[in-house]
Amino acid sequence: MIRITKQTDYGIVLLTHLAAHPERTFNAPELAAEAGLPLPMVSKTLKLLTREGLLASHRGVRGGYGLAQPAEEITMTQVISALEGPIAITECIDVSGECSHERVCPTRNNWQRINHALKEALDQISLAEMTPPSGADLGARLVQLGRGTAAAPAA
Amino acid sequence: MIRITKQTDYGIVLLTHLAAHPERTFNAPELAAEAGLPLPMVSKTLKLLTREGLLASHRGVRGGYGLAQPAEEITMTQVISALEGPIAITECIDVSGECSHERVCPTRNNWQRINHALKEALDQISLAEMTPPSGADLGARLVQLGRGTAAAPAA
DNA sequence: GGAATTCGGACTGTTTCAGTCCTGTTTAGG
DNA sequence: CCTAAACAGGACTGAAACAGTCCGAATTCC
Repeated sequence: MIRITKQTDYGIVLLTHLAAHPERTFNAPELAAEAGLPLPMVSKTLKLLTREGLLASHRGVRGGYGLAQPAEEITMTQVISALEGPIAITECIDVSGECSHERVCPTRNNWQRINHALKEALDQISLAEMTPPSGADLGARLVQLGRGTAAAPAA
Repeated sequence: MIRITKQTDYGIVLLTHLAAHPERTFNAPELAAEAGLPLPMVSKTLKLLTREGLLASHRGVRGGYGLAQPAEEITMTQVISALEGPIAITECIDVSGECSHERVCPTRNNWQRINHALKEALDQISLAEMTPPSGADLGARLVQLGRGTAAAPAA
């Protein structure tokens, strides 16, 4: 399993929540409560997303967070690379021209192919597409994802 | 960075090495020496690949390892899933029908899209394509990959 | 029967990740 | 101007996963 970190997962949940209510902003405690996530983690994640330019923050008494752009214009590539770093499965890729074996290394070119395909796929999905119609509660979904539990009470 | 484990990387190096010399077999110490990797890790990785059916092992005095199929018929999907588990970036995918929010969860469908694209890409690359023309020394490449070092002695 | 080799699993140190907490800075409002 | 609410940045800790090691048993060739 090639897995993303939990913080990335949190980030996606938070972003979709914000995308579902574009008319208003949320502060960290509100988001934590509504998504059912630990506040410190939410706070941390929001800060990161802000630094990466995906969220606009407003300080002070009535401060909070909102999307920096319309959800339709935010791609999953942006989201994942903000939270996880550059989209690449291997490391021998991003630094171009470093690998002196390049000529005899078809491996490298093929990794690029793989990474490219992944990036393509992520590019074509916007945050808006990941967002439920509103109304629907996202917090519950998170439980499903919890580290391979799959312990759905199969009542 | 969505990264694969080091063992997976080792595995790919070992497999390409075997693919480059289809006429013979190698035992663990030989492979470790020629790839410049720690023997216990090589041994561990070879065992795993054998259990997963990618390698054929032969015990006893003149034992060793060889590819279980021609390199052209081994896809990167097989390799990665043998070493890393099922090809999927998220967990809410592989267990089908578990997620009760499926109807209101476009997120799920889009993750499937992403995972599928990745699998597609891996399916279309065979081990043979990843393998240098032979002769070329693969061991050196590994050093390049070492945990983001990129410390190529640019002399 | 002995030596070489794979097989299976237990074990340990290190790194990364998840989560917490604290201190400072900014802003609204009285 | 002063206070309270909120974000910003970073240090810190415990837990989990990973990388790597080692040993005893089973198998096979000579």
